[in-house]
Amino acid sequence: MGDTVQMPFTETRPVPEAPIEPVCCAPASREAIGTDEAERLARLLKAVADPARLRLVSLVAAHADLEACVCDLTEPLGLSQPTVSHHLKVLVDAGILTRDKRGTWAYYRLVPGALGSLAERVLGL
Amino acid sequence: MGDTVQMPFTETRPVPEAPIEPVCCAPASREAIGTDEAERLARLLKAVADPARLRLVSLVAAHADLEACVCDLTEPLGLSQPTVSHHLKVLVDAGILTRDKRGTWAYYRLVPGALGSLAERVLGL
DNA sequence: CCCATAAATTGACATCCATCGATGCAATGG
DNA sequence: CCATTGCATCGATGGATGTCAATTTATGGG
Repeated sequence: MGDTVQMPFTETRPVPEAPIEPVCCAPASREAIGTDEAERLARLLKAVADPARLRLVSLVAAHADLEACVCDLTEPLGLSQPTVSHHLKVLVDAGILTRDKRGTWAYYRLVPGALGSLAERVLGL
Repeated sequence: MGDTVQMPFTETRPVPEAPIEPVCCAPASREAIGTDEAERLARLLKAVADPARLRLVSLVAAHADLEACVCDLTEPLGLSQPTVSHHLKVLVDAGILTRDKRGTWAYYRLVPGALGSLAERVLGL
């Protein structure tokens, strides 16, 4: 601990705007997003970062009255009914779809602003 | 095989616009996205659907000259250097970041239109 | 030359996740 | 009251994924 050794090396890297900085890290000019915000956003993105779920969202949005039941979605997706129900649950839990059970059927519907700009621009809905 | 049994049940569901439909599935009014398009989009979304990678993108965008090396990102992320390098590789492979090695350091930079509306609107960059 | 530093790669590990078959449960019609 | 249909849940399973320690590779300085 009582070493009198000077800093062994510590190369200086050419910092573009602030040439006084002794070490690597130049300071950020703006604020980056926090960990909690990142986790919240990641949860939403994970919900749609799947081919089956993207197609589900698109299929529901493309359907006649903007709603669809599981039996409407199983065949065009080419997946088993339990798998489709699983994906729908993920989307509902993420706040992207709503579930409305009427009689024997369960109708799924898009939550209007849930996907933000994603739906209108990226997905072209 | 030679059964003469009639259709056993086949309940009719109230279809909102087309009351003639005999079975469940009402036709889609618009086209849904295809499987290949869904997979392509899902790959891009998977790349950012992670808290660490979201913060990496945000940190790079918030940095002084809009570029940053690994040593700039390891500490604020609180992850090991190999893990940060791994996430950066995922982002580069997805076409979201570019890697430019100058000397000992590797500088990462945002690809302008890669995230589409995601960057400007959802991430607030 | 050898060493120090930056970063990528490797290997291992734990966890998550997409998928399916089987089962359970609710509602509806006969 | 039973059979059928739509849908959710359970259990299992194979594959992807996030993380780290250890190692390797590249670069530059003494």
